[in-house]
Amino acid sequence: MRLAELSERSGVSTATIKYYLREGLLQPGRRVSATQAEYDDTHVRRLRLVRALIQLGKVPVATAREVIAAAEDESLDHHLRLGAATWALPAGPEADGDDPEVAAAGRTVTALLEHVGWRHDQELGELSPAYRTLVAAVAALRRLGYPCGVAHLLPYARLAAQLAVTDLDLIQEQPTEAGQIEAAVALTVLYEPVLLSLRRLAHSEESARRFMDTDGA
Amino acid sequence: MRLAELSERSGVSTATIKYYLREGLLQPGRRVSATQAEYDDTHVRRLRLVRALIQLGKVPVATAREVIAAAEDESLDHHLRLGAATWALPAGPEADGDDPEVAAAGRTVTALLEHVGWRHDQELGELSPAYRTLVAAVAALRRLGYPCGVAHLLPYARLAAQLAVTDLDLIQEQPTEAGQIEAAVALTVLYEPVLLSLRRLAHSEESARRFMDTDGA
DNA sequence: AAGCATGGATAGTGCCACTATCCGATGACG
DNA sequence: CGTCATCGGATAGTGGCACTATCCATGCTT
Repeated sequence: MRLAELSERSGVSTATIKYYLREGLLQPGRRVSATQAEYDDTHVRRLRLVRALIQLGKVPVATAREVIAAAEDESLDHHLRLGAATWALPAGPEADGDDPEVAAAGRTVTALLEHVGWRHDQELGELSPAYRTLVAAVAALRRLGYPCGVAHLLPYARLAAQLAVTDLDLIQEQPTEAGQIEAAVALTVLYEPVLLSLRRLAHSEESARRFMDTDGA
Repeated sequence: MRLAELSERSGVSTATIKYYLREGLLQPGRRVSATQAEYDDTHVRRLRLVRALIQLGKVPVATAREVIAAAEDESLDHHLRLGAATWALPAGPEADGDDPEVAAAGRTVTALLEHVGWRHDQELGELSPAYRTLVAAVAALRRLGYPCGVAHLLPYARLAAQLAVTDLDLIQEQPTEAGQIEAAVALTVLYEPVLLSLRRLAHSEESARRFMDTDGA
């Protein structure tokens, strides 16, 4: 198909498709002549993935490019490629190591990870965006005076571990390796709004249960 | 204290503080003369909250203003004010109701909420940003061909319900009503990066467990 | 042969979160 | 009392980002 049809099928404007091609988010079409290219279903699918990452997942374009590049990099091993999405976290604003509150938060997180038996408190884990974001969040909570020790984080960590099991099961249902990589990216990012929305709905439900008349009317 | 000291204590530049004052994110100081104002600890605290919401929570400035206004609105009842933060979700891009995929996702979500016994499938719940974001996310997952039925969402919903209980417990620990409102906002928003980070770390851990040599070395 | 769609390049738009500059008034100090 | 730094308010500007609009030569279609 041509660009116009690709646009129609994916619901993305031709201008935006050209932009994504420029930015390397969408693989180029098969050149059919000097000035024309042919696109297929893989392009439609990629476009849908990219749109989902950017719009729903709020992943910046530059980050999405990196994630996709890592996912396609055949030289990396399976585990690393599955982790590609993990390294593209919104990446909170680099909490400076000088701040004593941040240092304390770091110790808390390390203790937490040790407690649940994860290996990320080692040299590699310290650098992961997820780790640093976690530390920054804990430090912010503490600065506001909310308790946020290992005991408070533990239920969250346990639930996260449960989710990881079901998520990985879902990923491993994919037959091909490429499919697993894409699934890892898509499921990691797209289940985040699901999880956050459900948490907020649950908050509302629980709040209603505690503060309103017990009947729903 | 004066603006300069407020800036120093909070770590926010005077220019940004003025901006927040203009935008109504920070309450004005006590006017001490025609051209000078006095700030106190409540301003420092508010600034920390605002920075946390905006930087860590990625809440847009305009939304943060609405949240804070709702939290301070004495005319609302406790439950609604606790829900203030909930209504300020990133608010994904308005999935159009015409799309059959979205309609199907809506049915799935309604079935899910009914299944777990929440009341949000009623007239009010349909409008909530969390609900609409959830529907959009489910629709996107489906469009990419990933299964996302009630069965898949149920574990997420159950975990969300557990989190809500511990979160509300934490909120109710606050002695004053104003404290509870602020805690609801802060904990709702600031535990989101915690939760997402932990989920990503758990993914990495689980992936390592499945795809790498069993020893951590 | 006519005419329009295609794809590539380039510059522009709108939004957002600040940030830099200017200003008159004021307070602090010798 | 004069001088001068500081304060708070207003306004305009900046940089980044995700597009988007325009132009143009090519070449496919009829």
